[in-house]
Amino acid sequence: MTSQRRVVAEVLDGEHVHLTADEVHARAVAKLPEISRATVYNTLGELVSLGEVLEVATDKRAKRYDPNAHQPHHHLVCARCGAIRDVHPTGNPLADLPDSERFGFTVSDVEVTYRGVCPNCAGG
Amino acid sequence: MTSQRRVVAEVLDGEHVHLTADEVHARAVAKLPEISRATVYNTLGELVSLGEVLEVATDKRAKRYDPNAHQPHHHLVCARCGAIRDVHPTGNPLADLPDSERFGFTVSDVEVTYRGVCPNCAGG
DNA sequence: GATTGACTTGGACTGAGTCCAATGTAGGAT
DNA sequence: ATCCTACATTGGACTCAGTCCAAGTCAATC
Ligand SMILES: [Mn+2]
Ligand SMILES: [Mn+2]
Ligand SMILES: [Zn+2]
Ligand SMILES: [Zn+2]
Repeated sequence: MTSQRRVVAEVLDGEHVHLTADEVHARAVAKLPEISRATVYNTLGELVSLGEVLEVATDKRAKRYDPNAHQPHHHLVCARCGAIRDVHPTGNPLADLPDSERFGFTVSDVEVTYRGVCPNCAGG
Repeated sequence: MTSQRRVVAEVLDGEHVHLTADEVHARAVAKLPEISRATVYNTLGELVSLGEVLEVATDKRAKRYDPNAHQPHHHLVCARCGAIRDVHPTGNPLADLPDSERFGFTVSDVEVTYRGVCPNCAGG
């Protein structure tokens, strides 16, 4: 456990955020000025491998890193500003995929992304 | 309607494929050797705007272009080889997101991506 | 045949991410 | 306390997907 890794973990800890790697880097630099982008990517990759952090690809640009890995959840994304909320739909979408629609796959996971417009962007 | 656009439309027509822009370009070049990448991107963008083609981001690399835009469906992706199948789960995931989980958003769309291992990759 | 505006082209450019050789360092061994 | 070594970190070059743009082409109209 190096100071670099500790700083990356601290950045992700606490709030339920969905930061890009560069946002993580910017916040890490605030605490440890010389930390490099490469180390942030390495550490994020390790956290993902350990299952401590999830990668989410809600927009089609940068991946986002989600520290809320232990409570299964899905995402609601604003199509205008990109805001992301964790959501917990009822029902189990895996159960909604009949065998006849599995084509012999062993299905292990499902990601659900809701899209819409957030109250801010709706100009309420 | 130029010959370039016609060729891009032809590449996407027919089978239910999920090609990347560069794969579309490669197949287009086979029919019209001098067609440029820029034109393929332009044409794909227009088809997407017109609602004739969908962009899907099942893997975290290149976007894929899906000509099956008129029948709503979701995707089942092999985590090993990237194979993509169209699937039609039962139930409506929008109905599974209660108002209390909408946070004031106007939710208009939902994407479901199932992940697993295809029969080929399972080494059956 | 000239004009014109839309379409196409190639190449430069960007953003996100990966890779790598060189350097630094934590912490166990002596 | 010092030395060693395996591992972590660094910066920069590189890749890949995609965007942008100025210049060139082309087809339709006049
Ligand atoms: Mn989340
Ligand atoms: Mn499809
Ligand atoms: Zn918004
Ligand atoms: Zn497979």
